[in-house]
Amino acid sequence: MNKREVPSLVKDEKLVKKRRDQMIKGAVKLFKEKGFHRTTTREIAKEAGFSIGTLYEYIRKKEDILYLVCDAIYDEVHEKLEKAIDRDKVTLESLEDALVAYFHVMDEMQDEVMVMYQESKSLSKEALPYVLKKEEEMVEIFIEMLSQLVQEKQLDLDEKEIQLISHQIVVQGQMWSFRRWGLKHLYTLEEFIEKQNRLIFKGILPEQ
Amino acid sequence: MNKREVPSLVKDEKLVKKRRDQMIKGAVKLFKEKGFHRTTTREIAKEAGFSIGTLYEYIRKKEDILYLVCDAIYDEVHEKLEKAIDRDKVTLESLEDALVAYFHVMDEMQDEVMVMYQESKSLSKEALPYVLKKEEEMVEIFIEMLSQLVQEKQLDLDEKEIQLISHQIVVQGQMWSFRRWGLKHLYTLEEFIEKQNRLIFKGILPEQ
Amino acid sequence: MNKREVPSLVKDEKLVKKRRDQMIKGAVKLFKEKGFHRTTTREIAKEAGFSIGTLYEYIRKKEDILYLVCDAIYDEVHEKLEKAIDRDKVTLESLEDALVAYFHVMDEMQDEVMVMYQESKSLSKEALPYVLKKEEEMVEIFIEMLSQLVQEKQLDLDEKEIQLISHQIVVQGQMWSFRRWGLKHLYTLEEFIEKQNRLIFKGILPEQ
Amino acid sequence: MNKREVPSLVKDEKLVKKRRDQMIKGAVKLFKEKGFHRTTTREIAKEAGFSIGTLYEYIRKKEDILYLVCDAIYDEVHEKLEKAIDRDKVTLESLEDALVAYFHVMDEMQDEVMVMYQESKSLSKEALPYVLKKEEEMVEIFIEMLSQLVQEKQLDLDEKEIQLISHQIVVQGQMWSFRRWGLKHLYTLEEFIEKQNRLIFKGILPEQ
DNA sequence: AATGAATGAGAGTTCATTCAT
DNA sequence: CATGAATGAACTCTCATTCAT
Repeated sequence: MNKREVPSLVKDEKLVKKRRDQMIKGAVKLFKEKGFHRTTTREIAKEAGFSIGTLYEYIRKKEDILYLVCDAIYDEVHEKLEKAIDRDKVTLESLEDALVAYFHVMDEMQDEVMVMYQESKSLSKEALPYVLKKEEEMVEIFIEMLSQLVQEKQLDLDEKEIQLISHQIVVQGQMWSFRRWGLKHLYTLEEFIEKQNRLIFKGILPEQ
Repeated sequence: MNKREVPSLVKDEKLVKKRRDQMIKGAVKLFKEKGFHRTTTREIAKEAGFSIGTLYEYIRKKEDILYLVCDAIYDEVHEKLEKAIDRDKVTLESLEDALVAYFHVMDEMQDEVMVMYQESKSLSKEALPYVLKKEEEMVEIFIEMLSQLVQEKQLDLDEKEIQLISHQIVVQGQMWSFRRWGLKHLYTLEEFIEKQNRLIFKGILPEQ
Repeated sequence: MNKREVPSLVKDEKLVKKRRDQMIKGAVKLFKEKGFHRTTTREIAKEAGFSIGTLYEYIRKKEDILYLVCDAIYDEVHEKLEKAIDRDKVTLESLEDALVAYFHVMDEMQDEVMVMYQESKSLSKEALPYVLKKEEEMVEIFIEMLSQLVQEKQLDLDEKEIQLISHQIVVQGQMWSFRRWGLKHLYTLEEFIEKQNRLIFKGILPEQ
Repeated sequence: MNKREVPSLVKDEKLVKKRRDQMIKGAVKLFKEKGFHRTTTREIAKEAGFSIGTLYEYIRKKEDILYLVCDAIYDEVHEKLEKAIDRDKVTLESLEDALVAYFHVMDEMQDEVMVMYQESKSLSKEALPYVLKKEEEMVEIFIEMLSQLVQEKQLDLDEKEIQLISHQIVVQGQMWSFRRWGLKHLYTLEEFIEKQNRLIFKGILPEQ
């Protein structure tokens, strides 16, 4: 369930990866501008640098592109996040590092994040769960960190609180993406991060 | 800028309102199920109980329907919220009441909220600002309340903090809509509200 | 099972009949010339005298046109045949009349018959049985006549013989359509009929 | 006119024959299942065991495959028939043998026969005559046999009758192929042959 | 001689919008 | 005011054919 293979007529896996990367890049750009439904497969092919025929050598249906895009975005977010944090030794400081890293990633990938949020519901009943799964894994990262901190008595939260807060963290990162119009003129990214972190820690640290 | 008139060929304003209400009701139902793009104007007309020809007596383009829908949703949320709170005499208690009211509205209108979030970017460059304006007004409600509380020295927050927190409140309400899959099995609405309120107050109350 | 309704978006049944007749007429002409697969829906619409959009108001899929064509052809053959014969009072003479009528119909509708024979296998699994049923009904007409004659002791054939001969009659009529290249330069229709009838009667009359 | 060369880029004739045989075998199988138009060149190549590129080394256009298939089928029918009969010494008995052989061949090659009948009209104006010629040759076999028998006064038929009956024989063999649905549940092949032969002989033998 | 990735014309189908009734 | 038949631009997807390797 962790991956859903999108079949390709082309056998050479290297090439498949290359072409799909071109495709995804072009698609993200177009989806950002006009959304999934307003973007035509021909435009995607053109933006990717090949013909419509070639496009369909690498996917079966237009929806596959959306799936690949969502998949790629999450993978990238995931990867960047994992790189930034050390899951083995969790401290309050490393939690803060993780938050900083997460907010930075969300800033860098603003457009991609918006695309996913606005278009994922266009995925079919079959593909959607795979994308939601990815999203869940993101929440999971924070759940794990918080759980460890609780175990080590650095925080005092029950299971349900951990989950709620983790969701909240993830959502607050997304907020930076889809509320730029309301936030960007007030805060720089750095200020926003600092403020958010302070609020989050206020929420979780035991009141003394 | 507060309203954008959608022109109608029909002059009788009462009738226009009636037909548009039918239309909006049908459209929301369909948009919930299949999204804006997958819903056809024919389907909307049918669901509304009149013919496609009649539909086009009351709007110019399909997008007008989306605008009317978004407009109606915000109006309803707004109205319910205003009804629940007393903006004249703000206390920490009435802030809490407002939060409770807000979360309840977001719960009742889950589907509508999702529709707006996922489809509003399908609005044209001209219509979008009007919808964003509505959204801003929602944030405004909380900004005002918080500002008053600050003025009355019940809270100690600067202007930017007020805005950030107001955005956060609004987003957290929306979170209940578009994260049901992750939250509903953990919390009842009441528990969720209680938890959220505690966290919000923790965030804003001065540490003693 | 006797009819398979092809759904139409247009409600007015008279209009549906009229438009479909135009459509069928155009389609038969084109199918004759280039076959079902080589004929485009656009060509059919044009030949029928309306736009591609209108075409699709009266059918759901291209295949529906083929079904309507096959259906119409059989109906016409059937009708002409029923008109020519009196099923109540069967004599050897009226059997001969029926044969003459049948061969005439097959001559008049040569092209249509060819279309059906060469294209019916393009029908879907669902539609094909309905067309085969029609064909069977044609065979049935002769089975009934022969059966009556046997009952009245005018002929001496068992059940299986009756069926085989009926099939043979039907096939021989079709032969005139799809073997014109080999037969037309030898026989006029009248000669062909006369010869065929003589052969058929030789085959079924008891040897004296 | 007896053969129409389909040009090949490959010079080695042995190889050409081998590859085309593979191709024909695969194509017949696929055409049986889904018809000429629904079968793609890719599928044919795959079924034949080589790549699409290789396929086009041995033909110029998809239609060539259909021509080769029709050609091959007739060749096979022809060959089997010639093997079964002795054209030099024709008697009423050997005519019967020929009929038996012919019906057997038609039974063995049912699917192939259907393919030819339903797809040959997809051949181009240039290729069709070559295929019809083959068909004519089949009729010719019976014309020759009957003519000899007439010459030897074993039968009394004029030229036109001979031709009609020959056509009829050929058609009746085909009938066994494309009317299985109506005949197979009534007759075994052996019964069918016996019945048909009796009818044919009744038709041609002088009434005593 | 064999491969298979690339191509793009062209097919079927949909659907927002119009307009005569 | 209401209707719904008519329109055709535009979309997704297919597949015969080519050609560099």
